[in-house]
Amino acid sequence: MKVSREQVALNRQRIVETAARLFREKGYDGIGVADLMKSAGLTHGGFYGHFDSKEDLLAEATAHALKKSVERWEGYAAKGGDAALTTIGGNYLSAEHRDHPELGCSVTTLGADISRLGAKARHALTEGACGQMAVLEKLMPGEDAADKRKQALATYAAMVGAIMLARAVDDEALSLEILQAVRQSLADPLG
Amino acid sequence: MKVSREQVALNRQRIVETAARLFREKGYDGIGVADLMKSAGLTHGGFYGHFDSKEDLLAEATAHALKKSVERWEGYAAKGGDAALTTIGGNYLSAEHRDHPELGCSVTTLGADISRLGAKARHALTEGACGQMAVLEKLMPGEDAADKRKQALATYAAMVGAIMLARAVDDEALSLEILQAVRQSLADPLG
DNA sequence: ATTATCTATAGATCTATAGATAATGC
DNA sequence: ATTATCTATAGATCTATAGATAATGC
Repeated sequence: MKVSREQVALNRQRIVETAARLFREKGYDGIGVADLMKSAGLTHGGFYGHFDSKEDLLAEATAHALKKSVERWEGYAAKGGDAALTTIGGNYLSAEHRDHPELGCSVTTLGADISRLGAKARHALTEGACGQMAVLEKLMPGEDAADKRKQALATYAAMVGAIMLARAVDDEALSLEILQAVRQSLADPLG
Repeated sequence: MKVSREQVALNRQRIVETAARLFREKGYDGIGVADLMKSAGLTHGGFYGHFDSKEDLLAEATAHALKKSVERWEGYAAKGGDAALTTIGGNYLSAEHRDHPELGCSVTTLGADISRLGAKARHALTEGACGQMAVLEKLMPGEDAADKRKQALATYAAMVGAIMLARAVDDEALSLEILQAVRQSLADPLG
């Protein structure tokens, strides 16, 4: 049952990607190691050859998902200025993002779980959030660096909160209204 | 082992209050019915005389916690205008609130869990969030009602996101910076 | 007599580990 | 020979229920 080194690396990567999807979809406690491994096409017992614990996998999966997200944001940021900010905000604050937590920002889906978990997962989230905030910071209008920084943090918080709220409320109209309100505050920071 | 009707009502209330605290502290999956009942001074089996399921208790606990929060906000709102907004924002966006999730806003602690759960819990959260947003709406500066509404939703999203982020990141300076950035954007909406 | 709570347990999970198996890679 | 994955299981949970117990309230 041994497989090639290449296959081992592929299997490990597949576990991380499967976990990144399933943890975001179901929450950290919503998916077990056995089901997760099954989704990755492997058996339960094989897991502990790759990772020390379920929590370690969460940290890697979170790092992986957020790294991809930051790369995407950096791609949009290449446009520069208002267009980039509108693109990032439009994608993030969309019904599409709201309806696909399994592919979306890990901070919104796993932030509360991770704040109760260990150092590794919290560090992965912190690195990812810092990456996203750094992209926003460069795109903020204005001259003063401290102002841009503050605006970036406040904007990021609003984006994260909006997606979480939009997913939690049971009123579709309100959900869309929240997304739109933050999208608009982003395009038009002067209220 | 039967108790008086009065005591039954007290026991039920005690379960709800204990649950409101423990669910916020540990997350929905982080505390079991048996431990929860133990915390409330009762035994496991007695639970199902009071509630149909753990999820029903979550809905009641969330409704209870958010109702209290809305009442507190309405108290601050009696001051009116900027002072009220500053008080609400100052309390919400504090290290104290960040460090005491068990007493804090249920949306930040349970929003992600509840978005994956049933109709009752989502409705309780929605009612609570609407109550908080309604308070903010009245306090927003400006004349245009639609603008005030949008500002209230965007502000609320930023507050919720800020607390979740402030709890999740592993960097105390960054955590405080996020809280301060949103507090400032609240006091000074023109950036 | 009714019933709120108790003890005890069913049945289904969960994470993690032990030891067997079989294919890679020296 | 080494080792990645497999099957099987330990031991600890979890939600929910069944039936016993004992105090209330008719």
